Amino acid sequence: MTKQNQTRQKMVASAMKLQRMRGVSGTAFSDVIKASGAPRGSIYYHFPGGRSELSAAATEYGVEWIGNRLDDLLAKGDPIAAFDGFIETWKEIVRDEDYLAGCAVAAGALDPEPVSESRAAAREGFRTWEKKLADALTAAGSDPSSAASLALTLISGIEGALILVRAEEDMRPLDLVAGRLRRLLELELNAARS
Amino acid sequence: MTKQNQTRQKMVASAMKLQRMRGVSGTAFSDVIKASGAPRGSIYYHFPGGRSELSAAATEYGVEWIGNRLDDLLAKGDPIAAFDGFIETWKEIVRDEDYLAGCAVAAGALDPEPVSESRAAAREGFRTWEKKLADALTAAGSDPSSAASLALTLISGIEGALILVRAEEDMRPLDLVAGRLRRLLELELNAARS
DNA sequence: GTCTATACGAAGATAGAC
DNA sequence: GTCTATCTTCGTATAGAC
Repeated sequence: MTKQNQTRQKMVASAMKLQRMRGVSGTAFSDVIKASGAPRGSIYYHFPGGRSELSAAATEYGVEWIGNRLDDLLAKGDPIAAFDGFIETWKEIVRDEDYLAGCAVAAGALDPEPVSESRAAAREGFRTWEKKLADALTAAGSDPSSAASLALTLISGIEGALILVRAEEDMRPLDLVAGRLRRLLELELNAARS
Repeated sequence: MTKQNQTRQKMVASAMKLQRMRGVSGTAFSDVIKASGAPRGSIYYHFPGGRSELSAAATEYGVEWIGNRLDDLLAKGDPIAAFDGFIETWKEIVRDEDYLAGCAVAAGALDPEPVSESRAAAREGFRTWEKKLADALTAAGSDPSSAASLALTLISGIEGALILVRAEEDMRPLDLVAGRLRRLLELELNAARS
């Protein structure tokens, strides 16, 4: 990796993490510089498009980060175990930031700008995640159209629970919602088998 | 209502609506002034605590606003019909802002400030909503502990779907998720009856 | 690739007049 | 209750040196 890409990548990774906590409009260049240790003077060298380019890249990186975990978890062919692992991943993220972190991609979707590259990246990201999940469910025997709506429901349920967790500053909402969603998943896969 | 309260209330209502679109950190005093038509010079008269006092009041008002609709819908004693009406309420909110609005209370929960009155208001609000729903489910015959987790799942699912709707700038995610959640609700109430 | 200096605007907040 | 003026801080962005 070239030095350009190293520095740029450090900034993107830090911006993604900050975005989980502070959202797009709450994450300033100065915060990213501080967190990443990247040099102040190189911001507009790496991100000629300015702040919006950085937040879009951060959102894309968040998509990729979760997408990779999803791939790893789903590769083993057991959707239920993958779901459990996915929930555990989210719990680690949240715990690491004392319940004040959510999803960087959701943050991208909530970018206040009326036209936003971050929101576009979030849209693509959610579609990608949805497809990964739906494909895995279909492979496990689920009806394709049912798999699509279930994938969407799982993602929505988790994203919503992350907001409640933040409000409560406690893991309980995610635990309870995850339990419900897991049973929904079991139901779907049992129905598929019969 | 005194003039003080009239002006203050106009500001709070406008701030709540802006918060749905732009979040807490994206909603400035100047935006609220413009949207509400309230006089510039009276901000710190009505909100001595400044911006954080306004956003907390806006979040509380969002809690109340949705809470009132929930009360109306649940008063008829049919949780399924209430659910349908609740979804319709959200669709109206979203449609009115061309898919770029979400939940003002979720926005309060996502306030970037490490210690936040808005987040505290969101926490209380979610608990209040959860209790209203859970009580209605219990009244319809559901087991109390099951009702609690279902209420949480419904709220989370809707909150998450609102984020996906914003990302897609399309109602599809909410429609599909609502369909799934509705069936979950039917299942619960049928089980309660048997 | 990175630095400093600088310009600019936006936003929060306070003081004192009316 | 509301106004204007003012202060300050912060964040984005550009220019030009190294």
